[in-house]
Amino acid sequence: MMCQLFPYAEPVTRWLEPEQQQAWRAYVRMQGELNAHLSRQMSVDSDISMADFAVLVQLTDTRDERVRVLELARSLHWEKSRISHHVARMEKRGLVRRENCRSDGRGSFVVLTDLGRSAIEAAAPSHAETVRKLVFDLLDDSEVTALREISEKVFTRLTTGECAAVIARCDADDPMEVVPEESGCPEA
Amino acid sequence: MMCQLFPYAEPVTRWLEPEQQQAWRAYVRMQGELNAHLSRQMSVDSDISMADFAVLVQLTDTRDERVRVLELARSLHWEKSRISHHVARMEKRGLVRRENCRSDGRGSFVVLTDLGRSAIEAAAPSHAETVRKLVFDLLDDSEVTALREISEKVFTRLTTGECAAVIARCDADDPMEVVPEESGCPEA
DNA sequence: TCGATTTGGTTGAAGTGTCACTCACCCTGC
DNA sequence: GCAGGGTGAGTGACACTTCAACCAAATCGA
Repeated sequence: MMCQLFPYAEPVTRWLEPEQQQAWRAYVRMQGELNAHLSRQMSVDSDISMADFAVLVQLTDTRDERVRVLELARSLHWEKSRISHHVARMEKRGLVRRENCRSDGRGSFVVLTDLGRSAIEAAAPSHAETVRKLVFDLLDDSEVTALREISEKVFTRLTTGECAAVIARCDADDPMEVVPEESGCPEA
Repeated sequence: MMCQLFPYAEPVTRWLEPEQQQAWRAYVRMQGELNAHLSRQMSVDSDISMADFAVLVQLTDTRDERVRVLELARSLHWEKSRISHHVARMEKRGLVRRENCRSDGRGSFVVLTDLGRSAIEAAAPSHAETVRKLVFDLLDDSEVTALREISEKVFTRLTTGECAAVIARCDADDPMEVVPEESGCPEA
């Protein structure tokens, strides 16, 4: 049975063209393995997870190395409770610390610690190297372009129109109101 | 600030070519949103998760509608403990049941129940529809081909050579033997 | 100005995935 | 036949994600 490796066997793909089937199954498989491999590699090379890394990148990316919690949520496209939990765990490990916001009594900042900085400095190069080795070393220029274009198309589709309504949960906790077609990072 | 939505801001991408940076960030963003959307949609349209769906597809894909646990793990590229936990949960919900294997006292089968069958029959069409709408309706033939080729290249890289060593954990529980003197996917 | 609503953020519980470990059974060489 | 190792599977602890509920500070509206 041909080393059939993944979820999408028949029922689904029946309603896709054969070429689409193949492409979809290849994509799903690849994407799963790639995610798994990157996470694994990250926690082998350094002592942080991909999620930690994402948070740390946002922090180092700001002069001042401090970001408001909700801004973090928005730029990472995470739910605020996820940020909250995750920051709590990272704080426990000393990678970041919280500070409360003087100008807004509700708010608080997430601040990079020295440990956090050295963690990401240790992790970043090998992560980039991994990405190069697993992806870009294999692709020629036209493929890189195609990857970007495909990704952008799909992403735009996801964050536009009705799809955006659901995503908008991230910004507004009241999905009912959102339905029309704004909110949720309307491109341009 | 240009709706900057995702993890890979600067530090990482510094060591990739600018075009590669853009492509990578676009891909990561897209892939995250797409996964999230597909899961969400699946659990809205039907009462199962993507993981449930994957398992059910494997089952319906077999005449007899029963599969050995380890075969399931291998075809889904999941760890066997993940399968074990997940099947336990699905069993609790009545989607599948376990049966032990007569010919091998250690083994056991996962068997599709009627409830499981109707669950996947309900879920599959709208899932396919979603995939079409979010992906393939946006892509022309050459893009579909490119998607497949890129995915296959990367997947092959991931499952070949040293990278495969890590993945092999899935098949062999003894990682020690697999590590000549590097580990961590040393190029070439 | 005061109540209602919104906003920024936390918390707890439940579902999921991973790791390390265990257990039972199979198979081989002696 | 039986000791040793391999293999199929389950388990418990812990990390992570989501959902719903909550709280307190801020803001809006009459």
